[in-house]
Amino acid sequence: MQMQVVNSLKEHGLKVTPQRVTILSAIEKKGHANIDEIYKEAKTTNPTMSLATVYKNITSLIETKLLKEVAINNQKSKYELSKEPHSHLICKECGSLEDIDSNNLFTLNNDKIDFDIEEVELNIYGVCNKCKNKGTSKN
Amino acid sequence: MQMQVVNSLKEHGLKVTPQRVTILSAIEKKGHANIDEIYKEAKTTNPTMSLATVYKNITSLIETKLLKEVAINNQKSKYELSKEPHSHLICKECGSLEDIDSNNLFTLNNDKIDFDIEEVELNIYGVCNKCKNKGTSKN
DNA sequence: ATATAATTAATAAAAATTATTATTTAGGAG
DNA sequence: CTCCTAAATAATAATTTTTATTAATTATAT
Repeated sequence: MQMQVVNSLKEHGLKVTPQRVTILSAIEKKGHANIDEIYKEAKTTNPTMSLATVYKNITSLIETKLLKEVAINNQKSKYELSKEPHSHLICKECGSLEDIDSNNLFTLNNDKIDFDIEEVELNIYGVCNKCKNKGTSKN
Repeated sequence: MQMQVVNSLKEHGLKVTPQRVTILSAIEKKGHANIDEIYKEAKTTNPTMSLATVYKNITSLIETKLLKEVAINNQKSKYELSKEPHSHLICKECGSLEDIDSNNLFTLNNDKIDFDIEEVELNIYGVCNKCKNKGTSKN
């Protein structure tokens, strides 16, 4: 069993169930995934897994900050394991989402904002290099 | 009739129907709104408006770039009129969304990214000052 | 090992979105 | 201005997505 994942659940005060381990492992494996992708992936490990269980657990895993939602224009939300702050490259063609280090990417000047900042999210939409190179002579 | 909105529809090659004018005016009035808010607001002007019409039009208004979707964690997407690039302050307490000028807010160094950037979206999540001051002695 | 509260699978219910269709309408042609 | 046609609309059905319910199971503390 994924010791990482098991410990993470314990640390966050959640019971360690096979379903949760499976869900987290599925997300870890895929990097980012929406509900359907998580459900599909999880079923390969645990075929009796219920979709409702995925929904309920995503909710509690987010509440306990173990997971983070990434809401995306024109797509269903994806979910990722909580990790160091980072930004996202989102391809409008294939829908893929890629992490990108926020360091050296942007700097924020939040001095003058009258707002308690908890999280800063930078999402870059465009065309990934895979899609960009589709239809090229080299393909 | 909202001349602004009418012209905007024409410029984007869309037929000028009362429903579209109503929808755009509703969004303009509210600044940002999700489907239900748009539907509700639009019905005050046009009580026979169908929810399906709102959905269809939001889709075509986005396709023609007249509207922009703002996908938000833990909420339904909101929609805004296309305007100068800007960022968003999103309150986790009350769900409110506020525009904030991107100038002087952040600078992007996108030199090294192998990705065709079409849009950069900066969303700041936290607690708005209205919610922050709730329960204070001054209230 | 046992008790208990939490979790799960299965399913129903509710909510959100999209598709269908008959009717109406916007906008161009004459 | 009237007519024509493709597009848009209202109403509704169908589908999809999400949440709630419940009886059975299970993780964990004792």
